[in-house]
Amino acid sequence: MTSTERGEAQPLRPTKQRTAVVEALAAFDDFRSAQEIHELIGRAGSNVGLATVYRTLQKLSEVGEVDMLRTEDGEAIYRRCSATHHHHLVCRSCGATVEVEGPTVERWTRSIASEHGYADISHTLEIFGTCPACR
Amino acid sequence: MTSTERGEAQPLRPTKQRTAVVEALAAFDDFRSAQEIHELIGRAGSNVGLATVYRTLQKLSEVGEVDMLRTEDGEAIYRRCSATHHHHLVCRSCGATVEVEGPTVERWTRSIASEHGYADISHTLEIFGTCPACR
DNA sequence: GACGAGTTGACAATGATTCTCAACTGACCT
DNA sequence: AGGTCAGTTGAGAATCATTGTCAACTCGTC
Ligand SMILES: [Zn+2]
Ligand SMILES: [Zn+2]
Ligand SMILES: [Zn+2]
Ligand SMILES: [Zn+2]
Repeated sequence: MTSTERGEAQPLRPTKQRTAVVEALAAFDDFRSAQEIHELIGRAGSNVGLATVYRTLQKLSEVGEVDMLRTEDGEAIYRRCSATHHHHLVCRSCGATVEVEGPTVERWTRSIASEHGYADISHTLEIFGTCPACR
Repeated sequence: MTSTERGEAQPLRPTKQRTAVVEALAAFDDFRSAQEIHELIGRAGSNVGLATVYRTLQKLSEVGEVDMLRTEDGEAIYRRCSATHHHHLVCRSCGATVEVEGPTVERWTRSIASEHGYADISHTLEIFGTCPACR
């Protein structure tokens, strides 16, 4: 019997391609698509398969290392983020992103939910606008 | 020069297929995909092209007649909704949806945004949970 | 009843994401 | 150093929602 009995998240094996993805993620500050990230990695010298980039990004977001959200037209975009629960204020034109948090909304969603008898709550909240630099 | 100079929303011409879509929308209370709706229309006797269903749904959501949101895997789903600004409390297992609203979040997002100098604000907020019936 | 912009539908095309599967790797043991 | 094996990778095929194409059709208007 191995030591990894429990179905919990196993530690991802560190490979050069995973490292490449993580490094790529460290290089920008806004949300990018898997394809753009794949592109960046290529430009940076490494060569990682597109499928691998998708797989890695997916795993990283499961683990909470990155946040994933969807563009207006449904494309998934990713960003390396802090581990604590938070939301995003995203510039519609340049993509500049600010992590925001506050007990207000958390409290509000929780009370609204229980008020209607819903349990096991989760929520998504993103704010879009035009940043100062893009006025 | 015509009377429809401004790029604003022209009134949609009432056709039998648009009617069919609207009727289909009236028949359920949760969010459904364009394909499911197309399916429903077919089952109900009418016969409307899938592309038309997509186009109609898109227009209706532009006009605010229906709300559109995205499933976890990026698929667009639609629901006939009230015209006023609101958010959704959706049951993760049966899809039962409640429209919710409140000045709290509206105010919060607005203040957070201006606090960071962002203008021209919009936001998305959805709450997921398990409804009383699905406990 | 004719006219023209708006609308439709069958089908092709696009494009992001996932699947397949044989070859490769990292961690561990002898 | 060599062996073992589950985890990982990559090239390309496969999926699948959504959009584009374009000739035929339709509604409201004159
Ligand atoms: Zn984040
Ligand atoms: Zn900006
Ligand atoms: Zn709604
Ligand atoms: Zn339910």
